[in-house]
Amino acid sequence: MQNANLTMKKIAKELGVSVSTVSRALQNHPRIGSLTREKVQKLAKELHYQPNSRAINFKNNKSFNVGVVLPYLTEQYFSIALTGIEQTLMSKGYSMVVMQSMNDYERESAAIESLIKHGVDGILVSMASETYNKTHFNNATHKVPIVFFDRVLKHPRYSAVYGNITKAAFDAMEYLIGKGFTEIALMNGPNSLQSTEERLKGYIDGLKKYNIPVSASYIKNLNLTKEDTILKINELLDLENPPKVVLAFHDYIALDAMQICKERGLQINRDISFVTFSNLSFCSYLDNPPIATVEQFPAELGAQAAGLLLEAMETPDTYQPREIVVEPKLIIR
Amino acid sequence: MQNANLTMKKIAKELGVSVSTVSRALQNHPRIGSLTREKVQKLAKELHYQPNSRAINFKNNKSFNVGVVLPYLTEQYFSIALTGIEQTLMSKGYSMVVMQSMNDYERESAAIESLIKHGVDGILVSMASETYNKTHFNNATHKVPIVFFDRVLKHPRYSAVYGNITKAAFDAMEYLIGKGFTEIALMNGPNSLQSTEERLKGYIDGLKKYNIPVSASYIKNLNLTKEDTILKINELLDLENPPKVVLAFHDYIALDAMQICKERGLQINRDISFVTFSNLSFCSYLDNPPIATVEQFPAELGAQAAGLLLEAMETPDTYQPREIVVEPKLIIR
DNA sequence: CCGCTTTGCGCAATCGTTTGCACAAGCAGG
DNA sequence: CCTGCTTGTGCAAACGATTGCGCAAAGCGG
Repeated sequence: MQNANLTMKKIAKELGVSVSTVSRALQNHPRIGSLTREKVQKLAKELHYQPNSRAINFKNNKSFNVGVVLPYLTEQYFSIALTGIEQTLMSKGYSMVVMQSMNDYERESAAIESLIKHGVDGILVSMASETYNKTHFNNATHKVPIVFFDRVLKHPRYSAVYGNITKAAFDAMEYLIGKGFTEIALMNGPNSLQSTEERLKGYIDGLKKYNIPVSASYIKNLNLTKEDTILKINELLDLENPPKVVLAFHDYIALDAMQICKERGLQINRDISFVTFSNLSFCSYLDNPPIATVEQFPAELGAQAAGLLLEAMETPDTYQPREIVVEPKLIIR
Repeated sequence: MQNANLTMKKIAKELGVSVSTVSRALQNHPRIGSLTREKVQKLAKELHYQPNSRAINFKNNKSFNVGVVLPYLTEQYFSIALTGIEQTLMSKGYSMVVMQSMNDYERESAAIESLIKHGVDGILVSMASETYNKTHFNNATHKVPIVFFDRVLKHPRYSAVYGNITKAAFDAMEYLIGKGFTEIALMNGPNSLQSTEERLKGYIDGLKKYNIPVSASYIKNLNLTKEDTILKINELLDLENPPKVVLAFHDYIALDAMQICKERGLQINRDISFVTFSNLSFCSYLDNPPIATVEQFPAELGAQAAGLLLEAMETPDTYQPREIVVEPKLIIR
């Protein structure tokens, strides 16, 4: 701890000049004589002077920290998004403070409050699936700008970056129907997520286009717990006319569902197939992976959201909340 | 932004009292009259007063932020560790600022410098595999305490939390040899990681105990890139006497290696089997998973490291750097 | 009624840095 | 020689909250 509390004051005293002279000398202020400037910079370097960031944060009322609240770090989808966020923020000198909501409203709300207490300059949020109440966002947005990504809240007050899920679902349906499938089930997300509705729309649009009747028993909303996934896939398999393909909310759902199918003696990609949203890397290691998957480019979503937030933080007067839509891509295996 | 810059000064002016009275009233200081106290607290609540955290950080020279530097967020192993860290830190009111080193020395070094500039109170590090130079740690530790976890630097100056890899490797060997295997290869990590040496020791100890000769051609050090993994597994399979089991540095290595084995017509768990370190959740979805895996409890490692760091930050005068060893557990599938 | 303690509150310094302004010295032009 | 400009430096306020100290009023015992 050789220089734990080295301040300008000490440098000033050492050199017999004032603190303001030291400050200006270090900033190469033109009004400081070159002799003094050199002297100050030399000593500062020798003593490894580093400005006290907390004092500067205080003075500028800015911390160069951004909060990120997302459901689970352990879901690769979100850690990829974080990587995109980190990269964009880093290039502008910002860091990210990360918190997990675990899909829980209380935790999400507490996280946002805590971030504001910690003095972040802005917040990126991918909403918890159990968030039906939005007051915590409204309270927070009085203090710092908020930008949503992936699991967004669509509202003119907020910026949001998300994938075109309706189109992605529709594309997937066209592909499946084109391959001759008609018994297609949808294992969708919870109603609290915007994307659930959009996915349903794409699914129905696809069926309608090819005059395939929509069967309510093929459409399941899940709450993203493993238990519920097991319950719903069993319901589907118990139908008189079980589906031949399942369009799944994401890979994790599909994996658990596939497990049940196997336990019930079905062979994946012969008796039943899956199409998923999210394209996780480890699916490529499966012997029988989903036949297709929607790549949603989470890193891109994160990066774009971080870009909007940067704009909102750096030019708050001119910033207008807006939405960015990233086009997903159907990947066929 | 109704109350973006509401300070004690405004409350004081509004009520015709001094700022110090407001400050004390909000802290329930006994010397403030109950009438004044009520008045101040009521108004503060009405106006949604929140203390300016940057001012408090500055005054206390403390930010309640902790930096975490790790190789990849997208490796589930590390995101689980982060979850353990988050939980421990959260309970004491700290948040974590996360940065990825991508196993690169330059990035790691820059991350640590950036964290210090951002004013974190302490740093948790899981070292990059390409870090051979330690000067960035030495520089940083003059400013804030550093605690290593999982990929640690063993040195009396630093605290470290890590798994007993030697024993874990030895246990795995005993299990394999007990099952009748003798042709056991080791796909180890890079030399820069402490655990590589320890894993090798456990491997050799196991062979020696059962008088199985150590074959240098069965021992490979990897640099953790996919290309290198492919190269090394091919070298192993090309041997006159290819191994029947591979002890792999972690699941990601094993997955890539298994892929190559399959491409070469081998059937996993019949012609060749794998034992891995790290026990990632998705391996349970594989049709032919590794026959055993070493659970290293990354959340526990992270939590313990965070605990040490908390101690180092909160009682710096009495804190002595030390090491904590977490016992891994062999899980047999 | 005096001297003491208690109660209630404000003043001012402090943390480290930045910055508008003032001031003095030097110098050039008229 | 005076005016006005440039150059180099320091003073002091500011950011928001905390806190030691001081002061005045009130209360109380003798």
